Amino acid sequence: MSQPKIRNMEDFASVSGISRPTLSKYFNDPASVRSSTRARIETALERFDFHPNIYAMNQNRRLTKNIGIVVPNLSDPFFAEMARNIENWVIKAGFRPVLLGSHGDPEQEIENLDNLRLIKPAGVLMAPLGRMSLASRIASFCEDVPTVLFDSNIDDIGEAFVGSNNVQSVCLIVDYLCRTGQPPAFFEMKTPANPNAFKRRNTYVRAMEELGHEPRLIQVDGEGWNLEEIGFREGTKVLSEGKLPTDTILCSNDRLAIGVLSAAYQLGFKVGIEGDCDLRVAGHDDHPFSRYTCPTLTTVSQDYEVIAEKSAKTLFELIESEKRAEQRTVTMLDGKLVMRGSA
Amino acid sequence: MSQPKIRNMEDFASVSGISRPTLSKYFNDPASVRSSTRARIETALERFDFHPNIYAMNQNRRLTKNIGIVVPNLSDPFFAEMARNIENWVIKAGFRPVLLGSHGDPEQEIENLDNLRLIKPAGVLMAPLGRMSLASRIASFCEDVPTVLFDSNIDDIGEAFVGSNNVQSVCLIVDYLCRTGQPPAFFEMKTPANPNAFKRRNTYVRAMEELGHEPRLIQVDGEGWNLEEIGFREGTKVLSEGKLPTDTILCSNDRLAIGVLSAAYQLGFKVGIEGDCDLRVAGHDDHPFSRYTCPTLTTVSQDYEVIAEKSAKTLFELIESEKRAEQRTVTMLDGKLVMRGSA
DNA sequence: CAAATAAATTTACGCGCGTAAATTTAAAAT
DNA sequence: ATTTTAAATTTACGCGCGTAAATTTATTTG
Repeated sequence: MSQPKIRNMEDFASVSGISRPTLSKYFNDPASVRSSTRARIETALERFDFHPNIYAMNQNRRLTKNIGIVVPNLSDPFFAEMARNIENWVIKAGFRPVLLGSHGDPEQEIENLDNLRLIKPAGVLMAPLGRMSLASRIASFCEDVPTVLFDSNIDDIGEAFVGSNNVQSVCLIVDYLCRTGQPPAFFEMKTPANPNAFKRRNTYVRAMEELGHEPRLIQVDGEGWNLEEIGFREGTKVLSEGKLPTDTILCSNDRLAIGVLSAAYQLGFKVGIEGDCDLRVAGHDDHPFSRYTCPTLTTVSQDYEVIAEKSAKTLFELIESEKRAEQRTVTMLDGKLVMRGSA
Repeated sequence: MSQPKIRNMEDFASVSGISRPTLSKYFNDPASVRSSTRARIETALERFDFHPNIYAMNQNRRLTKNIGIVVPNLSDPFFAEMARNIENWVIKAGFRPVLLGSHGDPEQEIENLDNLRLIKPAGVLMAPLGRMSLASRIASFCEDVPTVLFDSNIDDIGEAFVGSNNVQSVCLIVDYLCRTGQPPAFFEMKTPANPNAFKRRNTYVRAMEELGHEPRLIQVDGEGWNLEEIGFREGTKVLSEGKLPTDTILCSNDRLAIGVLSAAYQLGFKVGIEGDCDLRVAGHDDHPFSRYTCPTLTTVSQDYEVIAEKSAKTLFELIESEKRAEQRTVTMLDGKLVMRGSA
């Protein structure tokens, strides 16, 4: 009997002796009420443990403290990790993260944005699918909601972009591989689903030409996001055919490389940099698992902690300024060479 | 001018010439209106592309078509995959999946349930954190919302449980390992964060005793969910100390095994089943990455496709029956031995 | 202490939709 | 064509909260 059921803010208003509008102000921003009132509210809060209904809040406030996070694919550990990092920054800044994955599907990506609209987010952090994205629809979303893109850029969309500098990072690893052994062939999917792929390919070609080597593209079949499987299956083909023009393979991303490494292992290739090795394999991204492959995977890091932090903070500044960016900023973070065992 | 902005169902009612209550019925269940009316609505829908605000729907309907999916950790590929599978079943059944990860945090787990309450889900599919879970609070949630647990069981909580039969699966692999080589030591965390760990340990001990072998537990330090790192670090210690009482290690789960395999590789152990190998490593779960380790990881499959399907369908039946299960059903799916290269 | 200022309360309406009851209209059955 | 039945419309209120305007109360200032 001491604890009547508190069903809504009205109920809480009666038991706490504070008027509902004041409570509403408090929940929106505790600092906006007099400290004596705040104390009374917080005392009552301890006794009754009331939480306002966030969806009812969302419905009525012009602007909420929600921040949408949209990634292409939550089953990809890279994006899962990225999302986790961003969520932490969002929480730390006093906002409320709402995480949505697009399952690699452009329609789902738009649906995610449509759903986000309904909760009137203060802003959105989005890693778009890339080329597959329905750019014009994303653009129209960005007109209404401050949006920062990360990981994969789409020209002129969003207030800002934060990602890694693929040109720099691919040059870095191509250069490293050329310096320390045979120039690499580039292993990628013919029709890649993941973003950044074209940029990496083009950069590879240019880098090789500048270094005076002939670029060699290994473009394999395969659809979708099961990249390890594709890397393994097609890697097995390529390696067992034995007509590789070089002993060094640079993969478009770590997930493909993980598959290729597995294929190489099973075919008895000794992968690594020591004298008795017959194959080098490198990746790109510093995927969470790349430090546990056998051998450990040499790669270029996308510093996702920094990308997460930078993109989140860019968005926060935008939100606090309460106006749109007068100019779209593009931040390209340099990748760092992660020298491990495989190349 | 041909397209007035449709802001809500009221607007759509005017342009479509259908009354709002009828529209409301239609959106709840298209089959509940006369087919001629349905046709008129759908024609208008094509012209105006209106979607009702799901959050406003949620707020007012006693019961929605939302189904909550709660997993301990979205960054774990195992749960990410599991969630993806379940989401597909949920969509196929005409419901709307709402996916939430608990970041390994019991408080977050409860918060997720609290948030789910607000959208009045028709049901919830939940993989609890396990021992860390605040069981009584989960129980009280389950009293209000039909909930099916999966992956990790908590006694008497939820309408049903679907998971793998750890007793069967651990016996299976212990038996296999004993038959084909030296009896295994069991590699696990002293204070494991992930569910099922204790059950697996106990089963290992019992299985070994029944086979007449002495159980040997390797209980390593480490906190949290970075299991590969822990497996690698502690595996390195264990292997380099060289006082392993057997040449066979059974890991409590694949993620630890992936770390151990990496450690073994770097220390120059030859892992596998052939004559010249000096170590066998086995895991448990058939983690998405376990087929790409070097060597590929011998493990016991948790058939997550089946767990996903079975738990989803159990929930759907429960929802359609419109009553609570008179008896809690526990479905334990047998694991299958996945013989690969490592043991 | 009164006057000036700041904060809280009261009152009232809105958000986008669900839903119930009474009524009208349309379809099906006789 | 008339009756029966089913479905749509009208009307009205509710969900949990935001928010604005007018008013009252509390605090600060002089």
